[in-house]
Amino acid sequence: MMPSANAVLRKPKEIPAEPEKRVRNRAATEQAILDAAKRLLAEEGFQNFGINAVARGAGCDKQLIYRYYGGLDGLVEAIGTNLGSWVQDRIPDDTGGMFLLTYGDLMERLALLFLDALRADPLMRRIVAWEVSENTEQVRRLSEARSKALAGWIDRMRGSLTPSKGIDAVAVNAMIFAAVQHLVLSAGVSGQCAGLALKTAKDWEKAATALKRIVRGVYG
Amino acid sequence: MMPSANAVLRKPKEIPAEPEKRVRNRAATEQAILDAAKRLLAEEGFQNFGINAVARGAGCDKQLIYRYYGGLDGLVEAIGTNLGSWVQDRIPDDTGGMFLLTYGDLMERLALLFLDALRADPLMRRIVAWEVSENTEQVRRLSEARSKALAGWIDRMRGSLTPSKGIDAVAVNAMIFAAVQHLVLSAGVSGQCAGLALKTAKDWEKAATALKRIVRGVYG
DNA sequence: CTTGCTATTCACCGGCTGGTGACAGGTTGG
DNA sequence: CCAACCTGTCACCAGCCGGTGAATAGCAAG
Repeated sequence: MMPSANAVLRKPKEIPAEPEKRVRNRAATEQAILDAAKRLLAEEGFQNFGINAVARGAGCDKQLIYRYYGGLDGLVEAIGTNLGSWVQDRIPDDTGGMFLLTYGDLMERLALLFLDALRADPLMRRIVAWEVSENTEQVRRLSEARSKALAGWIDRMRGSLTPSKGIDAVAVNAMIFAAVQHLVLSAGVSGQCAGLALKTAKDWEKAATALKRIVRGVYG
Repeated sequence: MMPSANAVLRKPKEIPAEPEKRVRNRAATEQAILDAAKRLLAEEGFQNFGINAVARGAGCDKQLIYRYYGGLDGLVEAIGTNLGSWVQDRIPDDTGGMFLLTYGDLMERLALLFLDALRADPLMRRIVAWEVSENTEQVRRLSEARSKALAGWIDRMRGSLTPSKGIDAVAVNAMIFAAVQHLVLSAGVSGQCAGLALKTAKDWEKAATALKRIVRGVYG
């Protein structure tokens, strides 16, 4: 190597117009990167989600993302891990003072809680949209973390309640949760779903009523 | 301008190893471009969908896409127009020899038909995924074309059947179609949805049964 | 102060993207 | 014959992307 030869190619140091100093603090930087990544994903979606964009958003060099998270994959995985606490943060464990006497009571409450939680969390919506759009390792892991947390929560709520015999609860519940997810995703993007407007609080009441009716229709 | 100066910069003409001639046929080329675009979107998804990729897929220069379709936007719009016939192609207009006596009969049949049609059409799935992932002008127009065609079909099937009073059919149907769409999308990407496996024919029978139960639960 | 470690930044690479202007060659009509 | 037109191709541009090697700046111990 000829460092002197390289030195000629390097641009001379500019006069630093902004002598602002970033504090040297790895933990804080790691957090800033993670926050920037989550914010970016929530606000811009997965389309323009990349190393450069995250680094720009975090106000640091992308090299640090490679160093601290091992690249975008690691960062996404960190988001997934961080997401494990989503259910706990967003959805109450208790029954909110209600008595859940039947499986129908339970599922109605779960469906409505899930609807509201998803509606309130743009990051989660983007991740769900990502899940149905791509099938990379990244997304699979994210999806896994999400579904695991959700399943755990449902199990915890269920207690000893069981559906009526003869009903394939797994399949029916999959349909119900699928309905909620698509409804909220579609609303988040276009403000409506299959001809049903989903903008005002009143619109959402209609949706909630329909959801209740569906759940009750199946589980009584 | 100095053409001679430019000429020096141009690479000299290579010996043409492949004297294959593309037929000079605008209509055929336009069709090839449209086909390539649909194929690409169906197979690769909207993520890597771009001018260069389509041109590569169609085996022609991207300039022709600008010339004939006015860019990607125009091409997408052409796909949308082309899509208007989706319903007619994929879903029968008649009742398949069944007697649809009640609104419940109708919705059960519609839901199942829609499920199968979506399952059989990867392009449509990609478009639906696109719809919930982005909110650009492109996608909006595509989405509009799709929903318009679908609404027309439903209306045609409905005839004079009406739901029971006191039921918000628009909201309930939106939930049902949302459920079908998310279920099929999720299955297409990961082979399952909310813990319900969706790979074998038997899996899909379960899903269909659950769907029927939900529809019947609401509409009787 | 010097040495060494760590956090942070910088400069650069190859590759791909969307977009454009110029050119080549066949076809048609005067 | 030439001129005008149409189809198709090419070379090139600026800009962004992910990725990497090396320089730099601050802190701490010797």
